[in-house]
Amino acid sequence: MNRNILIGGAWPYANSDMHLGHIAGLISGDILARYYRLQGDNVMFVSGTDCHGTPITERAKKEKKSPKEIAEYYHSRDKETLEKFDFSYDLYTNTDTDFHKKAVMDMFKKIYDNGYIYEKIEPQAFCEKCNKFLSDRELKITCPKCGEETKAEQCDSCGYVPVIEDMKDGICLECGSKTVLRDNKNLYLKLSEFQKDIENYVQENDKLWRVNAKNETNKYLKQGLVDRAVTRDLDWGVDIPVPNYESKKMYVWIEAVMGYITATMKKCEETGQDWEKFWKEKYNPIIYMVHGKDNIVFHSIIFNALLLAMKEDYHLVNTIVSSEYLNINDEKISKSKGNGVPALELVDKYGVNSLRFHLINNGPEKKDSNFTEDALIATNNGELLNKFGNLVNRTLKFKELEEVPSGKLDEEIKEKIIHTYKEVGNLIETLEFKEATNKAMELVEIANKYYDEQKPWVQKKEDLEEFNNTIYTCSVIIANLSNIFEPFMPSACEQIRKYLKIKNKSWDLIEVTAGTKLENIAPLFVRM
RNA sequence: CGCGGGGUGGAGCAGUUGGCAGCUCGUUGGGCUCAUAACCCAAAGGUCGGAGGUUCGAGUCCUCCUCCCGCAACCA
Repeated sequence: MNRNILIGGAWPYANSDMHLGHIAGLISGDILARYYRLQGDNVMFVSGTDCHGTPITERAKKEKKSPKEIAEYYHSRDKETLEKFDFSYDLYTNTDTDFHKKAVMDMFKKIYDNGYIYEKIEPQAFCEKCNKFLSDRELKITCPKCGEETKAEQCDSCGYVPVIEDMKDGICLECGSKTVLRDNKNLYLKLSEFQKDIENYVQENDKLWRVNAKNETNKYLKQGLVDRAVTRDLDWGVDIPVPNYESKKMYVWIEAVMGYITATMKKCEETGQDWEKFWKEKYNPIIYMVHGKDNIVFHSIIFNALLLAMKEDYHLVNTIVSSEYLNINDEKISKSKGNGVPALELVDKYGVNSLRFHLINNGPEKKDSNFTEDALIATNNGELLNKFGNLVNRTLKFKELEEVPSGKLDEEIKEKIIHTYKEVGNLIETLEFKEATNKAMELVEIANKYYDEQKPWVQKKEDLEEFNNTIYTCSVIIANLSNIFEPFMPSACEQIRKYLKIKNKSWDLIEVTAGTKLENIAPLFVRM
């Protein structure tokens, strides 16, 4: 097929290393990208590092570095991590590039010119000693409801969300001095204008969305969309292309989600493609957004509102692929507990194929899931090595076998292979990745069973033709496994292609050339 | 009445629109020897947390009860 498919993986935030939870959620995007490429579709799979925002400036201050240094360090770490996990991004960029900043400013300007961004002056907490306006997370207040001290975002003890009057007698978290209320101006995005449009959009598109995406989005729609401030009093970020806003920067979430578009533009500029193919209604693209559950409203509501606000025939996001959370040893991933081990270290230790397969097969697809080393080892040794790796090994390294024999492909097996393509494909398209890996593994089991029933070790002595048919049929199964598992374990599949000297991958039945020399066959998986 | 997620054979999980309760591992018995002691076959094992309701029929829908987990910050 020849569809234009845009897949956006959430942008990792540049203030810490990526951990397994990030990978477990984002890997859905890579499965889709690889699958649609095998289908022959025109895929654009983009992401990048989100470099701006307060957490990064805070971290920079603590480490006595510039925000840019922090952002660059984590960008290179994240990039390396994603590469080691075999993520096949067409472009992995970051939000601190001139290209991104300029393109985003243009888009912001368009929305402003279209009248969807307006100025609002209202009192905000100001620290006279630091000489700056404080965001809710930089301010400490006494909760008017329960009397406890808390950050101004939300009361730690009673959950009350403070309003502006409650900020009157706040304390600056940075210097500890009392704050005052002072008038501040900010630009707001008229989200409320898009209530109806977004409601209609959700109704038309949410068939395949995970339950969490539907619920979370509907919760906000039910409350009624509220206009959002899109400027911040920071000196690290993207400039505001509106006069008298020189001292402020763009709210990071607005600018970061636009990154999906700017990254597409950038990649297409490099390759001479038309970026609008992936984003404009008239080209009828299919757009996927892949991220964790805390990111849902930014993609289902805010991003779509921005697309609408540009009034330039943008196609809205078709499918929100939102994962739940991954726990490690029954505990939430957290730095203080020390289980947020960088994914980079784990992939070096366990290998990319087993980790990928295990995360897909046991990941937080529909509800929080739990990662343990024991379970990973069980997957590696039981599923992958004993069944899959052993099938390859027992076939291609059959005693004294030197080349793929000339034989006939078993008709029943042929049907089963074709059937597996169809079923696994359907499951991937309906975002049932866990089930898709199970279905794919069924073909491995069918192969092992066929092998045992044929008894090639007996056939070799009694009926050489039958023996050849058996080994040939198994070789064909293995060749097709290298296509079917490509979205899940691309490296292992590449290795199979090397063994059988297969040049092209596709989502179709392939055969093997008889006479192909079988050399340097090594086990696909190592026992843990 | 704070919000949310869960309780399914020994363990870990699937069960999408209600229609004989499945998968992986483990256990028991058998087969095979090509292969990384891997593979194949068979068996045992569940009143699906509890009670009530809707229905010809409920793990699956409704009500109530009970137990477990998360909800300051780092953090998807």
